[in-house]
Amino acid sequence: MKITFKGDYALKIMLELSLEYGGPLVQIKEIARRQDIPKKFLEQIVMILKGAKYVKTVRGAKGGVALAKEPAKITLGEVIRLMEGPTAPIACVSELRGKCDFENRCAFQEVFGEITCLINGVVDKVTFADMVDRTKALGGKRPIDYNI
Amino acid sequence: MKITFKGDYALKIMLELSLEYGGPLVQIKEIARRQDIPKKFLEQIVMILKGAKYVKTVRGAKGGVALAKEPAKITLGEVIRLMEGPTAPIACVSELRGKCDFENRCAFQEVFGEITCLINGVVDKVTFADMVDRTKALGGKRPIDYNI
DNA sequence: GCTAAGACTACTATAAATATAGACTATATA
DNA sequence: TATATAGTCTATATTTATAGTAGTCTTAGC
Repeated sequence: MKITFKGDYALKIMLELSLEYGGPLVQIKEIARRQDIPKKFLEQIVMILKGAKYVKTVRGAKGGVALAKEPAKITLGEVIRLMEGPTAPIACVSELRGKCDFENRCAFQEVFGEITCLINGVVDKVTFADMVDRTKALGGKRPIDYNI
Repeated sequence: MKITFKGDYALKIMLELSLEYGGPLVQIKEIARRQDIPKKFLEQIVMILKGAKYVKTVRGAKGGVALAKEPAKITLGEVIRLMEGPTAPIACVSELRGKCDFENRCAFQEVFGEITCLINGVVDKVTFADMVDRTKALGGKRPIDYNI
């Protein structure tokens, strides 16, 4: 039930870029420095985010990375699934999205199906715009401060 | 956010034993056969469950395994945490049990804290007695039928 | 043409998950 | 009391996923 560094880093990148949305490009090495992420590893994660159209990049001198769409149009769930796979604790209830009925399923599927729906209810609702608001509401302290 | 085979197998063992609670001992090899679990791996998991006082064992001929307490007194959460560690997706909100306030925490801690509380709300409430009821309600079909 | 920055591919190290092996100990019962 | 049975314990092996590195290539600005 854990988020790995890959997902962890991706979420941090996305929040950093959301906080800077509308501003100039941000360089990968700058994010790496701020969030203490190995630069080369970070590059790979940015590639994945780019492949999924969440960020756009500009090469060459003065290049960098920026969000490819509004923070309000990107949910945590999208990024988590991109990096970590399905949110369900067990594979057989992974397809549950929105409609949460568990007819003809075993007891474990019922329980883990319910958990999956609860998890999705949060991650599919919270956008990076929400994350920006929450971060700003903290008034500068602990902007991105968690560990997996 | 996945349950591993270790937790998966442990849950299956516990439900098997809950279904047989009050009856005779069940042999490890019998559970292994029924649930298609490598016998030697299963033994190790039974040892962990025994160490945590969830099952008791009898050695020698006619030996076997049984629950050490009522199914109603064992929750899914206890077994999951024993085998998989904390239910929280990120470590820094793992201590959240019951009291779910997120003051002075970063945006990610708020969201993952909320998810942790939702997960715990389910796994700490559902007991193996509930699982037995649900399983019996299925009327024999798909008694334990899920995959991770 | 030089430098800065991302793009791409490959590789490696480590850790965790998933077993497997074999000798040992306790128990029932013939 | 010999034997077969079934859990105990410790060690080892295998596989897979995670996390990180290296190096070369391409693009853009000056």
